[in-house]
Amino acid sequence: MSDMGYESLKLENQLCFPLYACSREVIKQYRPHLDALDLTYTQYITMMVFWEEKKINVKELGKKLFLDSGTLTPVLKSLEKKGYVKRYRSKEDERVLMVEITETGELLKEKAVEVPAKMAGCAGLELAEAIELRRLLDKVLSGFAESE
Amino acid sequence: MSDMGYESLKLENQLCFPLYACSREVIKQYRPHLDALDLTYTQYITMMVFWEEKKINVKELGKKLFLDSGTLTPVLKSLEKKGYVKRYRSKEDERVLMVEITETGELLKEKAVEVPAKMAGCAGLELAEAIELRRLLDKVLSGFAESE
DNA sequence: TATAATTTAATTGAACTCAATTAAATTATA
DNA sequence: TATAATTTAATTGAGTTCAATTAAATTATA
Repeated sequence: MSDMGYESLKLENQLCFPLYACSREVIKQYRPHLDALDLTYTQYITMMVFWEEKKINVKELGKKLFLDSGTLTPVLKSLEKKGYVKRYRSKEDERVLMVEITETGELLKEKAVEVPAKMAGCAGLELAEAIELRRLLDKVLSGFAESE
Repeated sequence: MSDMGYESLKLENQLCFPLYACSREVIKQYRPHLDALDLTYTQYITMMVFWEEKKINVKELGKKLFLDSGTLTPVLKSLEKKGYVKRYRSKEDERVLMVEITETGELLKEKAVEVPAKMAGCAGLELAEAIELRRLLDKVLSGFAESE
């Protein structure tokens, strides 16, 4: 009983730690599949946005990915260098940087579509569990989205 | 229907992405509390191990935190510089680096114990949901632990 | 016992993450 | 309209994160 005051400091009692560890371990599983596309995980989720949206500015992209320009600027420059996106300032508002997928970027989608299939089941959860995990994560994230 | 083949590439259908975003957002919530202790999140979870174990080598520490020496070496050097741990080679096996908490490191525990209390509820989940989330994350992590 | 294989940390290099600052453009206000 | 405040990305610097390599120590094998 004398040590009860520190129970809350035990790794096994944390919620954030398994979240953090889990996130990194799952991303590691992506690597061999993404290497084939010459994409890092961050570049991959960025391309996912472009495969859905075609065109978006840095601020909106940041909201979707929970990333700021400090992270996105080098990622977008790298994707531009690979020829997957174009970057240009908005005519209406020069502060805004528009980013648009290229034809090459669209073509990459054909190869990328195999990645989710290859990753399926890597989490080792039943479908119902995966859905519940997704729901819980969305609930946590929506709480943060509110306080912005 | 023509676009169904790409459903799996939509951000909203991913499991890894919310895991990754959630992990970073929760860690961000820690920052103001950890700033008061002059610890980063990585340094904090590392200290958590020492508050439980007192002494551990780099390899065992890495297993607990899912981190390798490339990450841990600079973290441990930084914690040593702050005076929270001591590093020394094992007498039995010179390859093994032992790391041990100092008296100063033990004292930090008194301040750190307030952190979990301050973070409680930040996830915005019911207790039962938090427990279920924890269970699901552990299940995913245990799947990875097997394949090592 | 010599040599080979393995183990352990450290190092290196590329990329990410984020807080804080900067600079340019735009909008609001005096 | 001038000036102030705000917005948007880029930059900077510190700290991870990780794959790959290196070096030293230990263990296994010829």
